[in-house]
Amino acid sequence: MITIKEMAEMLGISTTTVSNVINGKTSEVSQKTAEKVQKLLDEYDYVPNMNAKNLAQNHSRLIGIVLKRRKDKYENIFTDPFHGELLGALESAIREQGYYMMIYISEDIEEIVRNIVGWNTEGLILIGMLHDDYLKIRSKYKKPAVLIDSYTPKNIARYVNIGLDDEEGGYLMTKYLLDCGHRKIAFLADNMEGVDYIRYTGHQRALQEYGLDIDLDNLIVIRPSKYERQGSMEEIYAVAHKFTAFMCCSDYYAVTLMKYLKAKGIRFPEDLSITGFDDNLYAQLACPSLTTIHQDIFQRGTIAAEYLFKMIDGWNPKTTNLSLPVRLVVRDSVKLLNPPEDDSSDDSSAL
Amino acid sequence: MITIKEMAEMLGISTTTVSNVINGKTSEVSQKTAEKVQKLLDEYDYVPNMNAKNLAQNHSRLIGIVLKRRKDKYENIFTDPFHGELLGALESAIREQGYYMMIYISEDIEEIVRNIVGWNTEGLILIGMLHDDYLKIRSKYKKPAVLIDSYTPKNIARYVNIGLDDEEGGYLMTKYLLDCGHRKIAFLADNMEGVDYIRYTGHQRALQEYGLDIDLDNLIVIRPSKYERQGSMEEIYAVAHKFTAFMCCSDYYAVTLMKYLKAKGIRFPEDLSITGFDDNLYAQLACPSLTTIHQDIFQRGTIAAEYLFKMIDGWNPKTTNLSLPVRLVVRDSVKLLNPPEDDSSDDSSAL
DNA sequence: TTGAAAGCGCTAACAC
DNA sequence: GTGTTAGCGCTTTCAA
Repeated sequence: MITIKEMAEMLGISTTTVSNVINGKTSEVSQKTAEKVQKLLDEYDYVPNMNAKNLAQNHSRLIGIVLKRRKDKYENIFTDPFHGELLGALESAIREQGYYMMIYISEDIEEIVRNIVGWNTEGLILIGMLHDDYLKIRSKYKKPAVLIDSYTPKNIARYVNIGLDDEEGGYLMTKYLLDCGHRKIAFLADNMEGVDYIRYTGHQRALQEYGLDIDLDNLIVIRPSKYERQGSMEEIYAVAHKFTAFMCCSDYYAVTLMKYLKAKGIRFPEDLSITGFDDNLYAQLACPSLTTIHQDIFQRGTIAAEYLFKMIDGWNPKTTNLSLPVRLVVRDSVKLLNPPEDDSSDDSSAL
Repeated sequence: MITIKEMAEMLGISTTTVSNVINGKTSEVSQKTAEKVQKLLDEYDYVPNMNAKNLAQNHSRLIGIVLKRRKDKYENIFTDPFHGELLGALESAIREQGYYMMIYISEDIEEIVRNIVGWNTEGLILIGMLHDDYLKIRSKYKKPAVLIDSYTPKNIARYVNIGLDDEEGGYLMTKYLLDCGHRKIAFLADNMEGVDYIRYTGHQRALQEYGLDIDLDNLIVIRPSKYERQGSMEEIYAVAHKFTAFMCCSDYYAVTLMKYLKAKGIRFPEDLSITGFDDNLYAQLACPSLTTIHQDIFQRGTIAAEYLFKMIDGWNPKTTNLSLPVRLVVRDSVKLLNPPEDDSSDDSSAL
């Protein structure tokens, strides 16, 4: 690794001059010296030392992606295609801007914060963050940050959230199930704080529109760690006979659950209808293919990055809570119990 | 962000002392000063500046994951569950060691090399790398590196590859198809340089064992970019009637292809048998569920990280080419054409 | 157009 | 035990 200083010495010129031609400040340096320097640069494959550069300029060109590992959740968070797709979108957007991506995952939010500020991270994308964690990060980290899939119910901090119309998603799906004649619908969530809760409010709205009561027994909260998932599944199996439809908060859960219950002898959709949320490849591949709510994840990542870079450029947005559109995708996992009451406006079609 | 210098001034002591207590060198500093310093540390939430630290110590605590984006391949590489799972395994192994993970993706290997050396990356995990690219990296980067899924046919450079017994995988699957009575088997790969080629040699071995000729028309190379995939699929559809079985080099391709061909009216496995490779969640969810070759991806990531950290610790391995075991997983995507010739030893069972 | 010099925040050799 | 000092590789004022 050759350094600026070494090259300056070889050429008998100053480091300033070398630095100037490296950084393309052509007006500061004569044609002739520029060429001499450029020649050395090429010859020795000079690569600037990022640490030195960052230290001198007090920046880092680092964008942090923070994912809080919930110990009750994924053992491997990248396994979920939602995160995979999102990451891909973010990665390319970040690299396009000449920035670098660093991923921070931990159960311990303090550790995450330490790493973020230690690396002098210039911007943050916070995924699936709960309100308290957001505040913790915000109290130590003042640079731009964009949320994805985070609900911050209290109106304390300024924030930008690239969200989804989750309420509408919950509503659309519930309405569809009701239209299909289902009345005993279980709602399966994996927490009641984040997006799942909002989807649940949409669920409630549809029920109310139908003049139906909200029965809390119909709300099933999955405990999704590998070990506990098994336990959850057994519990769910035990009550499955009480319902005609399972409405799940993600394709992943729907598909996993379906696999488990199939092995127990339950047939889909003959014995039980099931729906997902996200519309990823799983939904298309499952048997039966899954009726679900579609969202465009790649777009979300792209938009989040766009906002972040505008903020890094100095733009100061007011609190914004984007609700990207969702749509119902009807496939084969819901059984028609009664003809729909009305000729409902579901013109959605299988992808 | 408070600095060591500032704290030293506040306490009227030297930066060395502060640095010593930060780094737990308790023997170098008196109980009393240590406490004073610790108090300030806590009070101001001191976090060391990584760039400064790295510069001073000439290290980085960075492990680079390099993925060469092939412009003819994935538009979003993380979408493939293989990469997702691998990344998850690597991430946790890396963080456990107190290192940080940086992902380098590009079509341009020169750019990747620049970033790697610019960040002073201390170790590399190279995924699915071709031989030439490996040499290019190696010519500029001398620190530890571990390959995953890379075949370096020429015996030039020392290397460590955490591979799979791909030959055996190709063999097992082909033998199984032959045992099931298939004679017109298409082999679908997406390149003929890396692991797919080795799998193909296993395929050939099985054919030879059966005294069958190798017909190059049976080798179909998929061009997998989004746009071209469609084209490839049409071509494949056009020749599908010539075969009784499609042997694919990944579950992903198998499942995608199956979806396309189903839409064209082909029934699986009645009209056409199909097999995968990897045994990820797709294989289990597909309809029919996929007969495939199982590999343990998480284990691979863990082992790769283990090797890398041992090398960083100074261990100097000789060239090693691990072949992690594979096994056949029989599910429902292969039709039995004739009774097997012998009572073959497939005691593999659906997962 | 060029260069000297200070500084980014931290570490480490060495002297006290 | 503690402090002085130089230095990691680069940028950046400011003066020449």
